[in-house]
Amino acid sequence: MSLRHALLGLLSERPASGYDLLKLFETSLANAWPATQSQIYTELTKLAATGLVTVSAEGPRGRKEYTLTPEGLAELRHWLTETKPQRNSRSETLLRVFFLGVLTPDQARDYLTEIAERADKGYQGLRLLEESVDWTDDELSVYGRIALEYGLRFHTMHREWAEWASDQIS
Amino acid sequence: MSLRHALLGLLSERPASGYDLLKLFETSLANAWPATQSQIYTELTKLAATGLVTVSAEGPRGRKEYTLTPEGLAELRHWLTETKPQRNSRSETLLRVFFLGVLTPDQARDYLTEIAERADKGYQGLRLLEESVDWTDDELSVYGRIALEYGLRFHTMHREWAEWASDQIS
DNA sequence: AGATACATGTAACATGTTACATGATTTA
DNA sequence: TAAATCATGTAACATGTTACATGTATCT
Repeated sequence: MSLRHALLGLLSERPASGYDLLKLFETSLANAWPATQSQIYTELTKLAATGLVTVSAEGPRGRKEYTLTPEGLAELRHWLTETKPQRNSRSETLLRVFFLGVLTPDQARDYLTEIAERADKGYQGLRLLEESVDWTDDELSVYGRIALEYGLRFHTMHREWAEWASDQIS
Repeated sequence: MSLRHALLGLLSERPASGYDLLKLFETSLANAWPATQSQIYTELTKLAATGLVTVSAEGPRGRKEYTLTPEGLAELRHWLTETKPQRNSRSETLLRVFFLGVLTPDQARDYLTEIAERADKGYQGLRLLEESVDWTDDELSVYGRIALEYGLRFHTMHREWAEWASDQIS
């Protein structure tokens, strides 16, 4: 139930509407746990029904602002400390590598070269994001910065690996 | 539809039963695209119904051996060359990092230390796998070796990042 | 003879994606 | 006033997980 906890986590920072949370998913969480508009609104309704969040205000255009309850915060802490990430991460990019033998060496190299290029673009994108953020010294910045560093290292590793792999194909 | 193509890919190497494929998922594809027994049998039935594979032999205990058809191979090649991996990979491990601010610094450090330890175990596991495989010079070994190298680099990056991150928490 | 491995299939449920449906407010 | 953005909700479908259900062959 990661989506549920992603929402609780975002709401632990400040109250927000479904629409606000959707934007937060698109920006900060997109690379860790993408979610659709449909999923977010549905899950918020369930969270409110179970008392982990409450509708703390209503605004124009039917806007509903959700606030984390003490029970919601407890659940978030419980998830972080008492449970372990279990899902193996899936990578369609890596899956394809297993089967490159059915292509010609040129086609396989093209595939790997494109991975390297996409990794480089991803890296540059995160660099721009890094520059645009005001990295103050608060808690949020510390962990946001750590997550960003993960992305930078991930893309670097990807690029270097794809370049190396491309060279392996003779 | 990655599961479908993962099955076609494995069958491009040699004919296999659902049970054989299940074992192949557990060993070679586990880290790229995990699949359950239930999923595999269901998808094989669908693949046979659409003619991308055929039941080429039946053995003891109701064993059905599936073989890739020319149409299946064409579909596999089409997937590899004409479509792009789209799904963003999800990482519950990374997702949690965003919310470590709700824990005490000690708890956050523990979380990151455990990631480093798990990454190291994963690395060691792949090293053992590497040693146990007979790396001949055929195509399959080349791409299997490239996928394995991905895993080794991935775990190394994970460990180094988690160690670095742990040090960031003062 | 009993345990383990081989072997398949389905049902119920959880999660995730795409498309549809509607409307209010702000900005150019 | 037209376009863009804000704002929510649901239905249909695809994918993935867990549990149940059954039986055969091999190995110790």
